[in-house]
Amino acid sequence: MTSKRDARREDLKGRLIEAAQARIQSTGLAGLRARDITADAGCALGALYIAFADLDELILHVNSITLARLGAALEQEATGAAEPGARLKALAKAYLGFARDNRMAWKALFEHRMAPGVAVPEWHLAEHAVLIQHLVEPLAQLLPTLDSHDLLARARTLFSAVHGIVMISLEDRFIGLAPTDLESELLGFVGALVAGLKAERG
Amino acid sequence: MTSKRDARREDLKGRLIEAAQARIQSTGLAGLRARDITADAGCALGALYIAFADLDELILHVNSITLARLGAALEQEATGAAEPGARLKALAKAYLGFARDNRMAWKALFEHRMAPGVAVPEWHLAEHAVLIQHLVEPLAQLLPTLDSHDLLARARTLFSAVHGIVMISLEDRFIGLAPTDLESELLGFVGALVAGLKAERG
DNA sequence: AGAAGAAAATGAACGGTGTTCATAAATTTC
DNA sequence: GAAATTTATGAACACCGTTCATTTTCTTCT
Repeated sequence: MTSKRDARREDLKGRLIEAAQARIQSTGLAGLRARDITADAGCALGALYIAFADLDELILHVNSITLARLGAALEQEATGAAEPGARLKALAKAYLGFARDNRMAWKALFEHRMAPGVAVPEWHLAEHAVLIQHLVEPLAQLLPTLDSHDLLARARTLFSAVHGIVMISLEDRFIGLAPTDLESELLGFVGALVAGLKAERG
Repeated sequence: MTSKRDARREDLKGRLIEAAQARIQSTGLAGLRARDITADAGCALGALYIAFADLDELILHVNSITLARLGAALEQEATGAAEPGARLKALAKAYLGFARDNRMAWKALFEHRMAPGVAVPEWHLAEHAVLIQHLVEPLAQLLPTLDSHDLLARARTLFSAVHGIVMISLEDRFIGLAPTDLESELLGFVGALVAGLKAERG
């Protein structure tokens, strides 16, 4: 059997992912260095390229784990309140909380770019799409006349809007504007949008 | 006088900015190379570092020009319709149009990061802030009871939301979800939010 | 106008990056 | 246990932004 070799390989992969995760958390995606990762994981520089095709593939695995954690955080909120507006607010609040508590890992999800001409793998796109799925059910309750195509479109739009609010608030770019309370601003936004959707629906 | 030297220096600066702008437009910010820029501008590699402190400063100047063009595009829409909801829709549409027509330059505005520990210069932050100012006036008409602090907060939130919708739609990350019509989706979003703000106001 | 000084232009060189590759070690197979 | 296959190693490679000694160009002063 080849179990010992497999075990060693999987073990190294895990150590590399963990080291990359820690480096991203402390210095951000832009500060990630192959030599730092391999030093932390306790292997030679070249070993990284036996375990993974390149740094991008390793980052994809880190992001995959981050998405799973984020998905779990949202899942917890999705099953709470029954009223769709309250559920959407809870999801937005959870998204903001995760971004705050895992800033660097969360930023890496959206900062990372593949090499030019290389597409993001299908399995990783699917992991991103799950985030949007969480919004479909409450939206369906709110807008019962919509078909699944339109629901998905609204869910993506709502996710993008919430994401944009969280992202720009957590950047340094628009500082000096208004040091407002992000959470109440975000929840007020979701509340107004839900009110608008209700009003238009009727 | 020293005018000839000044003229040459300003001329070189202009050529470098133009070359960087063209390279960003064709290959994106990530594909920007000091050697390509100086070759296009017709000067030696080291000349770039006499005209500018580093690549970041050059990119800031390119982004400054992009922000001016974007600001002009928004200005044109801001003076159109009198009804605040229609004006906000027109601004969102203009923002989407600019992002579509100037994808790489627009993306560079938000992808660019300074070196770790280096802050974005104040004058450039101010240029970004102007974008949000365009939303304040229509929002003030819509929500006459709010003070300027709250208005600025709402304007930033609305800008971030619209920005997020445009950004995620123009990325490759969430493809395969729903090939929806972005413009109608965006305008529907603004319409619903405006309706919600009106409903809550009364 | 011409010499002296200052500023700018040059491109080779430097330090750092991701990735590769010949070589050595370890593991599996027979 | 020997042969074959996979994995580990770290020096070397190509490329990057940036610097620097040197040369060229411009300005200033007599």
